[in-house]
Amino acid sequence: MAQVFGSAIDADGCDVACLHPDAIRPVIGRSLSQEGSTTVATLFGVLADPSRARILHLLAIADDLCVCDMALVLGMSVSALSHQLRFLRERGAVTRRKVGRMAYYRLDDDHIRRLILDAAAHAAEAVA
Amino acid sequence: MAQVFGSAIDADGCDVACLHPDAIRPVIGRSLSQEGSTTVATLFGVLADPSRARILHLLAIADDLCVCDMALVLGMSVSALSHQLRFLRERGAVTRRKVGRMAYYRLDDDHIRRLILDAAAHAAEAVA
DNA sequence: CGTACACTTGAGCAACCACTCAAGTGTCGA
DNA sequence: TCGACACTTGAGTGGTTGCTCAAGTGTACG
Repeated sequence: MAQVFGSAIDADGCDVACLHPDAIRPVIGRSLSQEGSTTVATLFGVLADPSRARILHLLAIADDLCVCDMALVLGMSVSALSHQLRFLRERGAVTRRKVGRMAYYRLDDDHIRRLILDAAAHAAEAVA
Repeated sequence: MAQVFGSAIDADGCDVACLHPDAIRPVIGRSLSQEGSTTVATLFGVLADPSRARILHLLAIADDLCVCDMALVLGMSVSALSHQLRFLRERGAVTRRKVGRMAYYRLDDDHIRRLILDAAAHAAEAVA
């Protein structure tokens, strides 16, 4: 198993000069590793852009749309949309189904579906 | 209430030429607005950086730490940490308590606490 | 065939981001 | 009061990102 938790400091003790040894002893070795934090940041990075948030939300409430219709509903250019869909596809958030010259995209990650729907509901409440 | 849901297209119908009127009719007016998407993106943007993910995760498992100890545990420079903590404080993710010349930071957003702990557990599982 | 169409892709660009470095602020102890 | 210390901040910088524009790919249809 890869090292997801654990810091540069050895878990056995804190021999480096620090201000509050008692405060940090319990968390030494339990903090997110560089690797784990990159995984986490990549996941949230998918949702950390207004255009992508709108795309993913749209796919969460309509489960199969072609690029052209998405561009129409979202009011963005087909090119910009295609770039973002490529980004999302590379990260496994959406899948593509090609039919003739059309491409249908589908949200293919339940974790992301839950996150975006939850956040959208939260946002709708916040501004109420 | 501000407009969080709703697109540029009128909810009453789709009089613009589109490929699959039946596919998009159900979602017209239900898609995330520009405003809502910015709110959502800002929330996830807080977590969409490896350093911030590590900071927030650390504060999630140890609820009160000074900058110096955080820098030590995370292995990052005090300056870089301070910049990120400012960023997090401006967005309401963390709060600061000053005692003498020290500053203690605390994670102050249950939504974010849940997201980071959940994602970290998820990441730890994924690489197992 | 050849044109139209749905989509993709590469180049280029302005904006943003996370860091380092150096300087600054306020507090504590001698 | 002086220096050390904990932290903050501003400037500057290399890297990333999200877009536009133009060109390219592959399919459909006459």
